[in-house]
Amino acid sequence: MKTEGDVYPISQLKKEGKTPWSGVRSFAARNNMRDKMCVGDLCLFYHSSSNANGVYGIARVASAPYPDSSQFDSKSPYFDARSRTENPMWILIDIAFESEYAKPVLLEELKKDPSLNEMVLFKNSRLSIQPVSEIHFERIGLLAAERAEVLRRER
DNA sequence: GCCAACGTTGGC
DNA sequence: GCCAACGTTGGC
Repeated sequence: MKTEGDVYPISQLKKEGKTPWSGVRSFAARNNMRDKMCVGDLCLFYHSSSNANGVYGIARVASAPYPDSSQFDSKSPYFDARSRTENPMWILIDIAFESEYAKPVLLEELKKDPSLNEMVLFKNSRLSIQPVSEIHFERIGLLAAERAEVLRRER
């Protein structure tokens, strides 16, 4: 899952512990949330549009999908006049903080790793909720652990 | 701040 | 159902 690094960084998720992931207004991203994310699933937490884009840690799916109330709030930027309460167009899930990497795995490093070049991140960088294969998930965890180890030795 | 890529909308 | 126009995202 992606978030703008200066709008909702992982530090904020850590502070809040859990948050409703509201405001997703892309059909493909919504479908991924609705159909692919199950309670307990782990998610890579990616900062985009910042000066250090990359994976910052791990979040956990903390609820089943339910309607995103902001679609009915005419004062919200996420308001959608097409949506009906009896048939909501947009849903969300709750996201819980799981862990923060000691050092983020930056986009440039993800791009350098040949074993990751099939990631949706590179094929469809705009998709805000995208599937990650178990192999890629494990690989990024390993890169994060390596970076943490380097950091530890430096101290 | 620019621009490429891409999702969405709306006219036909 | 197609496709041009448009808006938004995201990397640089």
